[in-house]
Amino acid sequence: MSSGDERDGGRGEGAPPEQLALIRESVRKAGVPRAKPRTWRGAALAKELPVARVLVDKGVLHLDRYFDYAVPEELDAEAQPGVRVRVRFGAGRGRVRDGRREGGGLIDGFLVERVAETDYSGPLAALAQVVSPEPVLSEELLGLARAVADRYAGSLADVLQLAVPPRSARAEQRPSPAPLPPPAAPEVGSWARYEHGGAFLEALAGGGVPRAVWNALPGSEWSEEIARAVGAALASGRGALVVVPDGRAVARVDAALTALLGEGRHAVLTADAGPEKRYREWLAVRRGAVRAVVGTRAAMFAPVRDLGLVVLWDDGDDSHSEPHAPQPHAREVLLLRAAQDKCGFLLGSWSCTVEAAQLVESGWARPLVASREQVRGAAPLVRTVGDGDLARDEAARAARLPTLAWQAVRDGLRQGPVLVQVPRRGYVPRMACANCRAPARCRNCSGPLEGQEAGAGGGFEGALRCGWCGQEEGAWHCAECGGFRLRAQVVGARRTAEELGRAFPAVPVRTSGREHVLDTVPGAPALVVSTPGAEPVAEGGYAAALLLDGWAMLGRPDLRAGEDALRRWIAAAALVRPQVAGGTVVVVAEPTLRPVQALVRWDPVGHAVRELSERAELGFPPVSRMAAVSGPPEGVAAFLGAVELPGEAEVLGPVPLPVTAVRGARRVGAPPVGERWERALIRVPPGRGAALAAALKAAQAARMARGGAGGEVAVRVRVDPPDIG
DNA sequence: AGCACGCCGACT
DNA sequence: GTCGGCGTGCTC
Repeated sequence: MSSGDERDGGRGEGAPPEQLALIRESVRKAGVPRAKPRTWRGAALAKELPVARVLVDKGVLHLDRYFDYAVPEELDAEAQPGVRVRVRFGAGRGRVRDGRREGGGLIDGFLVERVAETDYSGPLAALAQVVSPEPVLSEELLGLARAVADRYAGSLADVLQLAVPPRSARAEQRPSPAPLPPPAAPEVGSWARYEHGGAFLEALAGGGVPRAVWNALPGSEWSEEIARAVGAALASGRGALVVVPDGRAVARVDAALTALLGEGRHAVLTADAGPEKRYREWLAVRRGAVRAVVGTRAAMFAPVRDLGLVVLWDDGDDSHSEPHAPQPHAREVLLLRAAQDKCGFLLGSWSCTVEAAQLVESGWARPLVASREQVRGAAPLVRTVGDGDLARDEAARAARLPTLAWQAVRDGLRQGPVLVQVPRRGYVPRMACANCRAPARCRNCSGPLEGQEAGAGGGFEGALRCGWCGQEEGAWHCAECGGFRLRAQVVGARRTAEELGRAFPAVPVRTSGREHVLDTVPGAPALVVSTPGAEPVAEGGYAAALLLDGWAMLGRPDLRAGEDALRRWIAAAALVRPQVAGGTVVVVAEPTLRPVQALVRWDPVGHAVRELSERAELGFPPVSRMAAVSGPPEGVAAFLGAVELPGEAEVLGPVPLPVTAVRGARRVGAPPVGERWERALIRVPPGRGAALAAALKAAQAARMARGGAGGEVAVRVRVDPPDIG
């Protein structure tokens, strides 16, 4: 028998395939019972539920559905839902040899379901192998992965690659420890500092599902507070999951959990643990041996049993954004999880993102905040130095450091360590007149002129280029004072830090940055120079902090520039002693700017609420939902022509993407160097995000299926693009 | 993606 | 007759 005959007899008689598909469809609709599986001759099948629905592990969108395979009798026992399998999957009809079908290669997949019948009209291939009997893909995890794939217009297989760690046979063989009985509900502890803090814990311990956006008071108790929330969820007999931005934060929560609950109640899931250890911990969670998890973003999918609480710390940190397709954000994944598992939700930060504010504004989550008196008692004094002050400040011109900042550092060093926050290297330096500090602007479009990375000596190298229109500037001179010397603000800040070190020779200088991140520093006087996000915790808190990266942070043409600046400032300032204990923060930035004012008043929530209402007015995310389509101009145009968008959708652009030829600033999804790409944004009103994602996915699938053959030029689709100018 | 099927022109 | 180039469509 020829396989061609079996597949679809009659193809040769001239009916076009789409017509055949229609006939098949109508036959199925007419109620013809699903077929008993037909297989290639020779295979003895499982007696019960002989069909396995398999998700093949290929991220391609047009394969984003289940394929039916026959379950051979000898695999019957092991071929349970959730196990990893290998199947033959390949093109064409394959060949039949020895009664077995050969053809495509063996590929990995997950067995999703066992059913009695198939609705596939052809003969089924048999499962080639059950990789291991460990059911790694539970119904809950599958549901979550599906929801994430739908939310982000991505494929299920891509999401599962993020959600299920690679197998390690050795890890599987080891038995997981026996689960401990639920602990007693923890004391309220420092949650008492927050209005409704006690009630939140009580609700969790009592089996409730409270949802809160928590604005944490400055200081280092946040990890302990998270541990108490986890303890409360465990006390109710449920599990808990904590996702934090980086390994340092994991270590803190890990320590707090151990201190509160002892050993053995929680697992730590981080990428840098090594594959075997990571899988072992993951398995302990899946098997229910451990009921609580703390980890970095990959842990957002951790298969915690009977989830009672999900916690996310500092959702504004961009490491919560997964770089792999379909690039889901931990906050959104945990929101989907909370909805799906009907569990408690805690989103905590020293600052507040617009998205967090929206959760409160919409009524989905309650605010968990401290009173103004509590805030005043915990926050340091914040003072500003703006351009006007600098211009008036003779000493600042000479010493390149405002008098106020100088005094704060000097006074602080008498009491303890002083933190100096400088911009990260690799930021595109903003250029300003070295003489009068006026920003250097493009003569074509008034955009900001940017330089290449400055050399170690602090000098400025390479061509100037406009950050907006990309035009090069060869012969700049200052429109304000006629000066022709430029300085990069980044360089200015670094040099200032160096000069501070020389000015206080008796004091040790310690640095913390990308290469070398310090975890803590002692409480003795020291200058601690750090880039944003790498600030060590000081024992007893810093006496003072100097925030020198105002221009670099606020100058970026990004929707989030203000929120981001405030978040980084607050994260540094939260490590400083309270004002009542002499803690002082000096920020070198214009005091009239909104994020600067929010820092002075220590009101990140108010800032986020105002940003949110502005975004709503302008139709920006997260109020509207957006997706970006980028690629070569022909590809973007073809995609926009083919996609069937929901009626309310609005297409912005396409516009040329800036040719980001800046070294070190490479981003996922950026065009290859030298290629001219365009990007269109698609916007839909609130509530239409799912429809938009579905439309994008369908269009992308159709194009991928045609592949290179149809001459389709590939485009990238990204839901929630992070960098909307 | 990969790969087999099949239609059509060229060669034994 | 039959070999193989490439255009098309499918993968249980």
